[in-house]
Amino acid sequence: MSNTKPSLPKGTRDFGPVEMARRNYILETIKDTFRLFGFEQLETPAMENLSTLTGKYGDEGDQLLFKILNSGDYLKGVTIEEVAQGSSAILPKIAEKGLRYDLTVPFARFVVMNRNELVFPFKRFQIQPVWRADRPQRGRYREFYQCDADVVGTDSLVCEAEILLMIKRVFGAFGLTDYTIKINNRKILTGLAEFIGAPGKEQELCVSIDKLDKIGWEKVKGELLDRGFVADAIDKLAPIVRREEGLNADTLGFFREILGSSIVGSMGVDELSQVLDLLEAMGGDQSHVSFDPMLARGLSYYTGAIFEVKINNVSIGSVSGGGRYDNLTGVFGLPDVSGVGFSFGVDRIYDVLLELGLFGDVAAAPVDVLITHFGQQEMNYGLGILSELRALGISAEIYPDTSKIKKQFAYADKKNIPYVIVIGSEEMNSAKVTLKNLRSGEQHTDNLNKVCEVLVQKKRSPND
RNA sequence: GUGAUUGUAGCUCAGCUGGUUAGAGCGCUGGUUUGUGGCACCAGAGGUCGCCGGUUCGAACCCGGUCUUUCACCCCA
Repeated sequence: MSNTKPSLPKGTRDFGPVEMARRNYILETIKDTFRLFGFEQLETPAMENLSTLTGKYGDEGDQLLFKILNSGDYLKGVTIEEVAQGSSAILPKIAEKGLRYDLTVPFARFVVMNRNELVFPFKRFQIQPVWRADRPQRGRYREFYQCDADVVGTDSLVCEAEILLMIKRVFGAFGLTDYTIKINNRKILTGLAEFIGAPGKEQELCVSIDKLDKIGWEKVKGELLDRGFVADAIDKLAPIVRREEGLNADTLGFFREILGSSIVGSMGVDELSQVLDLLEAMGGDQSHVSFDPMLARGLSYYTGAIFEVKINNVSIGSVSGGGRYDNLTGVFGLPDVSGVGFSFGVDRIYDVLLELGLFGDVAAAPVDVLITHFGQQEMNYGLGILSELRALGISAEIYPDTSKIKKQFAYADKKNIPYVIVIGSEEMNSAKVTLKNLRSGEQHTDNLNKVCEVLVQKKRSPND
């Protein structure tokens, strides 16, 4: 028998019972909100055909795809000459499948394959792991969960407003109060490029501006120069960048003015102000929502609204983000499907809630009550009680071995079980059971019905 | 992919310029208590010092490789 030390592949992790309870709490809260807003859940396979995945994420993305070796004799049909040409020559022959890299491409594939069955606008959410052969760092893994929601097949700005409402509902449910939903519109950035006299260069502008938070204005300036922006353009940009954050309405007014001559830019300002109006019409207010004209986000395919959520005073980057895009499914031959989507960063939300101590009692007690006993006969007696408790909806377990009562109590204590029932000969003879509250140390001996009542009552209002 | 960094008991970490049998706290097991957990006290178990190779009379310590961890860049969730 070999005795190798067990280990995990690089960049992967286990989720133990406590972590799972907390993750489920996060995911249930999010799912609950998605469903409330009419989104339906979708799952797609962990693996896709490599042809579906390659070419969708750029050259670097292709490098980061996990490829799956073909089953069977995967070298069959590979010649010595091909091997000599290097790995890229034989790759398509030995690997036809790969692990999904994100949820968007599989979703696009799904929409195209089911275009005739789906009812548009289609609102779907999807929560599944994705894999990237990246070099892991803290908060960056090779296997991690994405949690996406998208609406495809409509241009309505109601979708944008609903996304804001969902974000507010979810973060409110977590007890987060100090966070900011930054919102901008890609068209405003396009208009901005026109305004500074560099039309059509918004792509480069965005990539640099996106780093403003991280590296500061001076370095961004240098990068813009490197990217071929002239000094005059940068001078025009400077006052806009340095503009103090103000009320959304004021910032909008400012941009409406300077982008007045740009058709696209004005469109962006209009869209954004409509989204904010819709938000209020739908019963939300603009608290936590902040128009940030410098928000760019790296992804190049956004065409309308873009958002990003940051928890303030926590050393963790954005916890949610998204935006509107055109032509989600174009690469699969179905043009003109536009949509808007966003995603919650589950791992980061986990870290934030942990850091702020907002998990509370989540995962505190796996069961309500443990039945302890002094021997085989008492244990058998306890089995009947066990099923009665469960029938009442009280989660219960019985200590499955006959061992010292002390050990059984220690087990309950370690698992944070709030109550134990003790069954000994005294209880059996008098047809009663003893219930002990391990938190307070109180204990009473009573008939089973009475004890059940106490437990049911406790379950209904845990804080009494 | 580039440049750094980490690895010693289940966990967090000590371990002097290379020198006998590698330590602590927490945790674990047992006891003080054969009808009661947490607290206290007592005792005990547990380590091929990440792995492979090299230098040396001698390596946890020095050198090379490898894996792993963390960090910056790139990119991203």
